[in-house]
Amino acid sequence: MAKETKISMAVIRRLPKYHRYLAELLTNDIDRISSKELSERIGFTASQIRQDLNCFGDFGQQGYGYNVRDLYNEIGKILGLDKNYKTIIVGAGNIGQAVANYSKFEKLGFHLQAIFDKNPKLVGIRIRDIEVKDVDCLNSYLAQNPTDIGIICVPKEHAQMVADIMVKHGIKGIWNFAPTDIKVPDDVIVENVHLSESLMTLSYRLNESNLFNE
Amino acid sequence: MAKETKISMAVIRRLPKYHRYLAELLTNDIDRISSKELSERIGFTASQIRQDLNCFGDFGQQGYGYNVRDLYNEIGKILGLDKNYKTIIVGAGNIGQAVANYSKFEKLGFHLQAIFDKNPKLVGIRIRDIEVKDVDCLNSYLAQNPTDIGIICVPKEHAQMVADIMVKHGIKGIWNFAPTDIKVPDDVIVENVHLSESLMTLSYRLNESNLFNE
DNA sequence: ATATTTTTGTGCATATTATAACATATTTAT
DNA sequence: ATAAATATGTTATAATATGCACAAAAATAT
Repeated sequence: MAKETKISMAVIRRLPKYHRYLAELLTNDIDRISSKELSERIGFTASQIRQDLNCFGDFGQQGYGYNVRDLYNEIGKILGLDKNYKTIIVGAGNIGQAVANYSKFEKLGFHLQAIFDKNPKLVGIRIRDIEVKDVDCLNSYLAQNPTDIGIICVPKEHAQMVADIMVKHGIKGIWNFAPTDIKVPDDVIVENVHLSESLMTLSYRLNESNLFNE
Repeated sequence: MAKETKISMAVIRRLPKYHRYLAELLTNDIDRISSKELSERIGFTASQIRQDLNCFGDFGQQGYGYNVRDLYNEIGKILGLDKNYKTIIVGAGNIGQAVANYSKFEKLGFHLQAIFDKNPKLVGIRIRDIEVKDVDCLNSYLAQNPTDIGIICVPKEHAQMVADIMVKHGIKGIWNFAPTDIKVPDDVIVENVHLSESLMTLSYRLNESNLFNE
């Protein structure tokens, strides 16, 4: 039976990976899988897989394993992929445009409604049939158009200001690409994508072996 | 004194954040900081900060704290930011272009040498003064131009093939934006940026509160 | 000069996370 | 039908990671 305890972030961050591997199994017409076999593909221990899944329900069957389609659907539901989110992007520079054009986006239920920028050269251009609006219109836009998700792709200097406007208008989830930590109330979720941190980690690991042994 | 034990990934992933906050202190002309004060800014406990830093050396002084510039430089060195890496990007689509134009890139020592794509519409265009080459030239390019880092920005179907070519030519670090796990030998470091996983995590957390309590 | 305050580095306790072990249920083979 | 094999859910154990507490050192105040 599903546990009622708080799920740890470690577990949550593994869920998308389960979802991805299950999708792959589906495309290969594999309709059942054991934790052991999934373990060999995904690289987690079978025990961890079973324990992770058991946080949410008894999806498997002893002696059989897991039904791939059912489990895929269940995890999709757990991840909220059956929901739809009205989404905006603020910042139409390189990253903003890449995110806007990111096709997987809509499949996950994130529906891009508007894009904002303050650069006059970008205001007016169309990205995926959406005309970039001046960021001065952000406040009035949000006042008139209830929005679920805000994506921040502006330079770090403006990130907090943009976040404040989003929060003011009831946005409950922020996907933050600005290389800074933004402050929001407890009921607002911020998911950061800090590219430079990722790159620094790569840099560290490249040098790791020779750090002490020379 | 610095410990010789293996540093955990948890610690490593916090280092860039220390680096970022110290940079901010520097721009504000703050030249010393205690673990307690840094703790209040960065949101980790003071104890954790001291313990993290002590993995690498005794950078602080009792009764004084840490010298901001020294610590910033030390962490930079630990992260390998004083090194230079010859870098290529394979895949000049939205993400590839965004990464290529990502300015912080060069500052961290990653020098973009070449960009490849297989789309004839992209081959030949210039991104940051670098002409996009046909991906068919990747093999011969790498044979002639020793390269440290490969950035994979191709669709998932081609990611493993690109990675194999990179590995064959001695690339030791891969920054992977393709939404798949690539297999490489043990001595090659892969750092993944899985945007859809990040987005799914955001989606989960948005729904988390109502999962069980309704 | 001395006392007080600050603050580190580190040992220890606690909490969290991951793995192993196993009883139980189901499937498959004979 | 019965036995053997498979594979879950769950409990027990091990491994990691975090936080607390304090002696020792340096800075600051008196």
